[in-house]
Amino acid sequence: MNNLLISYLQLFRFIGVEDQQLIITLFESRIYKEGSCLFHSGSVCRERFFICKGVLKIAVQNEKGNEVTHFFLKENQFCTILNSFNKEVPAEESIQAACDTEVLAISKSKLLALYEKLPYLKDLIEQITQQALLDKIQIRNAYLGHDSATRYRLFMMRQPEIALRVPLSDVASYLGITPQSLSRIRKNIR
Amino acid sequence: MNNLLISYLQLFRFIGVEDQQLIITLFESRIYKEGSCLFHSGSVCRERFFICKGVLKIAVQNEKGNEVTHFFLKENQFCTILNSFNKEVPAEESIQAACDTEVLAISKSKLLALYEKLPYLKDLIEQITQQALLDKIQIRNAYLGHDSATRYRLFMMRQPEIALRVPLSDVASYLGITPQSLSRIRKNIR
DNA sequence: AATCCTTTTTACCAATTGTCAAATATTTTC
DNA sequence: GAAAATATTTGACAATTGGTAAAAAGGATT
Repeated sequence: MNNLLISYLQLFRFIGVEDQQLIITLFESRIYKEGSCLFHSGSVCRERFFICKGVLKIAVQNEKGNEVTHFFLKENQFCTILNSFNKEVPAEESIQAACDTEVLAISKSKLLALYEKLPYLKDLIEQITQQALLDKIQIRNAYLGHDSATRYRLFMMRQPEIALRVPLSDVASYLGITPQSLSRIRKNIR
Repeated sequence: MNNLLISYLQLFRFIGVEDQQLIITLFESRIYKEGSCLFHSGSVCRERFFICKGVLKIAVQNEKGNEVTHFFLKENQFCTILNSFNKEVPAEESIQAACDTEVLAISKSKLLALYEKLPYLKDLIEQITQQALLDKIQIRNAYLGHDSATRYRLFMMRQPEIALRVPLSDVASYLGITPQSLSRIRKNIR
């Protein structure tokens, strides 16, 4: 399972066997059941996750107590609450498993130690992070100015692997509609 | 006017007088009228702008020919189509003046030359850029799961300097509603 | 297999928003 | 400053969506 992270990093840059071993020892393998929490909002997020299998969602509770899904992340993506992780301020968002999920977790302190030993990793992960932020913005922008049915179609087209694996209620909240409305939309598309 | 950029950078880091001069000579001062285009979608965006006065909007034309505003940027913010600028791929978005605006512009080649001479600027601007991306995501997330009237109130609370300076139609498109609806919402709030 | 629990679907009605059209304000141009 | 062009407001109606409640369908547990 650790190989997945190494393979992913190798897509960008050669990594020697010794460096691979070092990386592998610092990440901790974990399994989360659908619906369980990797991180609760309110405290500082001091971990970073690499998703080996499954889907994570970043979400908040709004004032009515409803959950709003900000984003989904899947295999071969890193996940953290970046603003909290960087500045060590309390996070407003939580991280939950949107389906059964396997991750590799690393603490901030271990990651910084890793950056000390392998400086190229810092640049690499920062580059990956910046691209992930750009992708996030681009994906969200794609929904702007479209009605709910179109947003759902765009989601199905662009992220079918996610759409088919997570509960309808999560998809609805991600697209900014009620589960009932999404159910109707799916019915009409059939 | 160049002082605004220097003053802004000095907020993060001391910059010597010689370095200041170098920076100033590489940026070009420009003025844009409300509605005019700093950059058209379709080509590669090879410039970066620093806003000294006014508001820029990043927008696309959708299939119906309507303009959708993705984002507003104001004084003391950098603006470019980052994905296009970085990877040199055609941009899907345009950059327009949402009100009369003064910017400092620098080409990618000049910016890279500047990074060569002042390596600390590269780190600084990348740090500023990452934070800007995080802010963009955070601002957009704040609107998720709220109805149009609430989105407008949030916009007025969080970005009044922008709300009061740009056309209502731009605000409407930014908030994902029609100008007519926004006009009614404003009427009801009074 | 039967029960319980959760998720999804369906139905109904109310509220919101979009569309079209016209009136009013505001800005630009000559 | 008057006319023209553009932006905003308003109204009427249609379409979409939300809220509530109930039924149906799936999954999990015993």
